Amino acid sequence: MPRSRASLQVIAPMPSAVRRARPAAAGTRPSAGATQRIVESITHAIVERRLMPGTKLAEQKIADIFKVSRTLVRQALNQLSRDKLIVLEPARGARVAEPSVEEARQVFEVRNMLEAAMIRRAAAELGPVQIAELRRHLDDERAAVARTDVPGRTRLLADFHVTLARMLGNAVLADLLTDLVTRSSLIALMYQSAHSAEHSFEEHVAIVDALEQRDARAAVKLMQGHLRHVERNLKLDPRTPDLEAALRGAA
Amino acid sequence: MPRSRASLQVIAPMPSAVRRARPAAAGTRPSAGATQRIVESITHAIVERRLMPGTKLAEQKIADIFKVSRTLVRQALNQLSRDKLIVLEPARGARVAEPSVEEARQVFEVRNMLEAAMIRRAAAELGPVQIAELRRHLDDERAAVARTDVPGRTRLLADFHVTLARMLGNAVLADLLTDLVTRSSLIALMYQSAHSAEHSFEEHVAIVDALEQRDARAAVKLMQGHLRHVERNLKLDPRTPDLEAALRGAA
DNA sequence: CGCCGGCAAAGTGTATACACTTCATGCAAC
DNA sequence: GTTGCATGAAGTGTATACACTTTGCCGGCG
Repeated sequence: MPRSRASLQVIAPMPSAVRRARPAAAGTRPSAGATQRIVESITHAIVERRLMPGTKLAEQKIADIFKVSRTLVRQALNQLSRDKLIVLEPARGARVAEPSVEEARQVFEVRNMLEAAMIRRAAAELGPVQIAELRRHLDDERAAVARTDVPGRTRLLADFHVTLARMLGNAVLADLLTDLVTRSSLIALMYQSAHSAEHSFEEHVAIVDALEQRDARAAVKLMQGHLRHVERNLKLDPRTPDLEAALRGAA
Repeated sequence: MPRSRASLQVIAPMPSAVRRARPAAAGTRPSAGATQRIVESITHAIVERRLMPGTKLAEQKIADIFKVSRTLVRQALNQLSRDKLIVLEPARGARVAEPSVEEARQVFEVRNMLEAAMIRRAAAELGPVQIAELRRHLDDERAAVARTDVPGRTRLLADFHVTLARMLGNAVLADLLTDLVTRSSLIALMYQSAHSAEHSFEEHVAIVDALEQRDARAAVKLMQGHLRHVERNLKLDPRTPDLEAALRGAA
């Protein structure tokens, strides 16, 4: 059982290894999840745009905030680094990642590969019970979009994809997709996605409709279209494409 | 640039974040890669069967062996844990992972999803230069198989898949696949794969042939067949299917 | 004879100390 | 006025210390 995520976490699906749960021994335990708490807090902060890309993350400052030692902060930063949410440079510390255009392209390409195959299986295997659960999820999405709950809708729109993965009973797939979706959130935020939440929501509805009719072909098409739309709406043209390129022009 | 792996590493493709390289400042530097060295050593030891599944990994012992403090060992163990090569239990320490049958199934299912899509792209995009490189790789495989170099052929047979991924210029895909392939190695070793190296090698050759002819359909079929064969040849039936199941029968 | 409780050894979890690198400020020389 | 170097503050990298958990063992008690 590769880490069964507690559930759809607080805000972002949040990536990476959640430590075992266990009945809970009170002793040293309360802080056993301390590292995880820090990881989650920073993840949320990044996805909710309270920490902008490039922001320096000094270990001691974070340690003071969470009232723990740098040891735990370092562990948390290492995890975040592996999730690609932050970048660690030796002896220079950690900064919130600034995914490149190329990286964005690659992430979406992989998502396309994985999710196309996933949705094909889903069309074949999901029954009325799962469809109903997806409908409930869509209700939540609709509500969040309606009340313009930005952090909430961001999380729900992302969770849609992870929920699908989990329904197939493949935890490995679900974990992989969780990471990719989280990275996508950072990318979307960095490149100021012009893709409206409404549009994404409607595409999700269409996908579930196709699943309900067990129309695999349509579902795949819709999912690929959805991902393409999201990627296409990233504003990755006019911005600092690259420092080098920018300076080359000026020189 | 999400971590450009130095190259096809010493033995196993080895998963996870390789720290930045940098010109190298001699000072505190030599040990900066110390954590990584430990990760690689243990990874190799696991894939080469020197560390069997279930083996306890005590921090102090490892620290003594590598002549470093437990601090660095803990960092390494955390990385390995994220790669699923070891399992960490709170306050109980680390053991070499014993992937379940179900986990094996899931890993291969995901590989099937990813690699089918990957090989399709490869058939469309790879040119003569890349085909030639693949041929060279196949030569290495053939040689390793011929001289029954078990660790070497294990690595090369696994690297074939990662090499393909890397050729598509998608580092995200390559990294993902590296992790999956490494996990597959542990699984294969744990379930005493009956799949002969010769067979795998021949299937690799057939795949490259199909790629050379740009026959996407055939390449996909061959790759899926290959993965299915590898999985099918795992001896996952007669062994402890599950402790619960075993005890339920006895009670 | 077997079960329970406590004690000691081993080992993990976290904090802290210290070495060394990086970066910025300011002074001196040109 | 600008370049270059020295100095010091800030921050990371690793080691070590100590608290607490787990576990195996032994003796007492039922």
